[in-house]
Amino acid sequence: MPRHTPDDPDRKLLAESGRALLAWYDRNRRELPWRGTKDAWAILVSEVMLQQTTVVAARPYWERFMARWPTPHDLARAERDELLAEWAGLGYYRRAHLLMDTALAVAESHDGALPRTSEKLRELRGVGDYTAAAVASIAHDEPVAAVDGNVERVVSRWRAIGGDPKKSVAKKAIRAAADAWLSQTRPGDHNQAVMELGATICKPRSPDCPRCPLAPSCRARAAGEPQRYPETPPRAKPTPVTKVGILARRPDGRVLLERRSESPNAGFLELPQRVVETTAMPPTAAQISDACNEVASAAGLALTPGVTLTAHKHSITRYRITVWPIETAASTRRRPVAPFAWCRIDDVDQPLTTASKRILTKNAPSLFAS
DNA sequence: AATGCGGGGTC
DNA sequence: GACCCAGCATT
Repeated sequence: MPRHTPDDPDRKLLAESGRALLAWYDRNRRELPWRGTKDAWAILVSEVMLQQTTVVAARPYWERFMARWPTPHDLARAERDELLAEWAGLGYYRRAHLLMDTALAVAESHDGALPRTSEKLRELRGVGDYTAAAVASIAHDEPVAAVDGNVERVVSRWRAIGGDPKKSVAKKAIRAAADAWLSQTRPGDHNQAVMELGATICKPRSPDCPRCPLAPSCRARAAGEPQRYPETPPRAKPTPVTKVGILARRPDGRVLLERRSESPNAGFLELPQRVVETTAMPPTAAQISDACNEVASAAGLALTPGVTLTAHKHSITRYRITVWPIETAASTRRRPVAPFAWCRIDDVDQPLTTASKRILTKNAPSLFAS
């Protein structure tokens, strides 16, 4: 028993809104390098990069990446460290590892090509529902809705869908609405259009409704408060974390770095640092001394803490991290034990975390002289 | 300076 | 479903 007939008002509304959306997209879409291709690998790489950064930041990384590794096979043949070094500065480095895993899996798979369906793409490491749908719809016109944060916002407003989109009830309702709405003729463009609308017009705090192609049929707008959707529960306050960072330099311009073997920042070089349980800002001399001794013993060096430098703050998801860099004198005769090493930081092949790079740039600019 | 956001993995 | 990942744009 078909519930929809050709002149069902619902169906008509969806079709009209879809046309308005695509017409808007055709006039207003940003020209981006990965929008000129139907190559699934190029699109996958762009999607993975865009998961964690803005278009502006990701763009040069994507250009370099594609020039260097134009197919999954090219990446599969590369050293993991080369990828990490190329990814340095983009953040959320775990995704680089997952992309490497995917390249290796694809290179070893039957035909050595990326799967063509969203269902199969979904099985790759680092590829979830959103990314699988985005790649399949954009590269192969598979009619599957790609629902990211932008789409959640646009759809929940347009249809006035209440509830927390992170929870399954609202999530399902939003997905159902997005699926029903999806253009069957241009699914890839439709998906990109909704995301583009969310990024440029239907923004989280200040939606620009007068310029929105969906305004005539938008229920949240009709209700007068588009910002009320989607419903977002208050977040927990970030946990403060205090660290002591050991800044030890040699006269030859090398600096003591520690290579992380575990998450977070697995495979990356960092200033040796240790968490301190403290309320003192800066930490007390005893706490600094403890952290220093810990690093000294792990590295097999003698370290003597000196001046406490200006704190560096950065935050991630639910931690607010304060690092106190300590100018430290080191015994330079002995070779440090792995994973510690005296490193040149103007050596571009070394993957250095953004936080450590900033601390070093601020406190030891001469190390970047080259 | 404080706030808000983001997709995927894992258990 | 809760928590982790190890930043950045917006306000």
